[in-house]
Amino acid sequence: MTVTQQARTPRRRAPRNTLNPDRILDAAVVLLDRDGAEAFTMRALAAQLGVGTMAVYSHFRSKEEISDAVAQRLLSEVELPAMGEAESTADAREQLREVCRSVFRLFADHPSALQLLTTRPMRGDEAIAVIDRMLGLLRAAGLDRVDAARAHVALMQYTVGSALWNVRRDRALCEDGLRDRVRARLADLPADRYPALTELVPELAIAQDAGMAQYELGLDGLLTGLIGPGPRSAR
Amino acid sequence: MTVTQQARTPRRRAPRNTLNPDRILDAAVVLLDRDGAEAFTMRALAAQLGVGTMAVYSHFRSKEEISDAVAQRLLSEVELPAMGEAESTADAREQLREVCRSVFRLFADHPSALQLLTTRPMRGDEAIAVIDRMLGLLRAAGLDRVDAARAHVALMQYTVGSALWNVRRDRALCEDGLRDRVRARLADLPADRYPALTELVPELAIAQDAGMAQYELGLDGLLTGLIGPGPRSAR
DNA sequence: ACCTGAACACCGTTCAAGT
DNA sequence: ACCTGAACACCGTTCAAGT
Repeated sequence: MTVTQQARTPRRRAPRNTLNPDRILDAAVVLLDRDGAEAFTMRALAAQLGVGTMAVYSHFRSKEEISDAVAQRLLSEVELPAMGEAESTADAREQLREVCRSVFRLFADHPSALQLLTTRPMRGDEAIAVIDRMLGLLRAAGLDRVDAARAHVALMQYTVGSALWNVRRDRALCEDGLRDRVRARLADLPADRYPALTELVPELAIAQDAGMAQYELGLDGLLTGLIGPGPRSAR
Repeated sequence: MTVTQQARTPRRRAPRNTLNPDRILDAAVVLLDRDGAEAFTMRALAAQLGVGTMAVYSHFRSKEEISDAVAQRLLSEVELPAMGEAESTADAREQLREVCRSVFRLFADHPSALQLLTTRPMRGDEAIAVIDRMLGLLRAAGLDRVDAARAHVALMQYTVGSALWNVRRDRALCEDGLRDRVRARLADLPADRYPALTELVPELAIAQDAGMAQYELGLDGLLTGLIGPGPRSAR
């Protein structure tokens, strides 16, 4: 777990105003996407920016405040589909799919964002726009107020869960030979004790690796259950 | 974030064999459930056990190894419903609901377990039994091999996401006055920009707080979408 | 105002030493 | 074999000091 010390070329004093909140957040996102959440350190962030560790504290009060700001910025990048009013349930359903896919994609593109967004509650105005859009579409799909609110929460829960599952799996695959060890263990399972599992090992592996395709399968299922079958429900 | 130092009453040397893996895991679960994942520290664990910090290392190679063992133990506590063969799709659906609810309940009872289980992949034999049971039920419900595997992944993703959502909300509620601040912000939203959201603020609050009931709503939706409507689909 | 290094209270873990 | 304290390389953050 311990990392070898960087060669500490003695840095000259940074000129004034090299730093500002935006530059800091840019660097934070780079660091998170490239090296992961556990490498997101005040010291690493400052090094990335070419300043002393404490310089960052002139612009943010704490690491937590930076994390919140990063989450906020990433949420603002969720693309809401350009739209006219949804004119039918089918329209609404399709646009709903699009918004959910955007949120899922955000997590796929910025895996470390997930940790920020799941650890801390979604504050911030950016999340608001996404939520409003989803609720409007659920209403347009014909749900009453109570059902729309419930459906929205269910969709977000499923989306977060799917994203988390994928991120976890991607990270696990980086570990040395874990994939092979898991495969070996699954191949060794006693078929009489675990008949269903042993029969479905290859299908499970495929489903685990299917990423967005797997997400959409569950999403379609959930939408069907919540707002009724879509126009092409014969799959 | 810094914690005031404990009064360090000088501890007398612990007799040999006071420690064993089981006692260590018991203490770890207590610590996690009571004080949360961020308070789960090798030093705190040792203190809880009344031994020096390094004593634990005679039984586990690292903190990571302890975390894995805790996750394993908690998964072994998931109650699988006693069952005969599922004799109809309706039977299978009902038993499936029961298994999913057990997994969800595990997370509700041991919120910090979620972090362990979502950070590291589910290794260990205990998870295997749960997975096998779910797959068997999905097959009994009439799904083919590919669809059963996909449905299982979707159900687990939704379950993990819902549990995470609830844990996050519970933790957020502990923060000082956060609830009121969020409520105030939602009340202040411009109704012309966010028409759907402003209209549904109370319904959303209810759905967020509904816990297991909200989980079941999405679960029913998902099951309906994945394996078809249940016997009492007229809700 | 903004950037700096030293210092403090934490953390997981290595190591040599006690029993 | 099992438990111990000192020590090391980290971490976030406080503080007084530079410019």
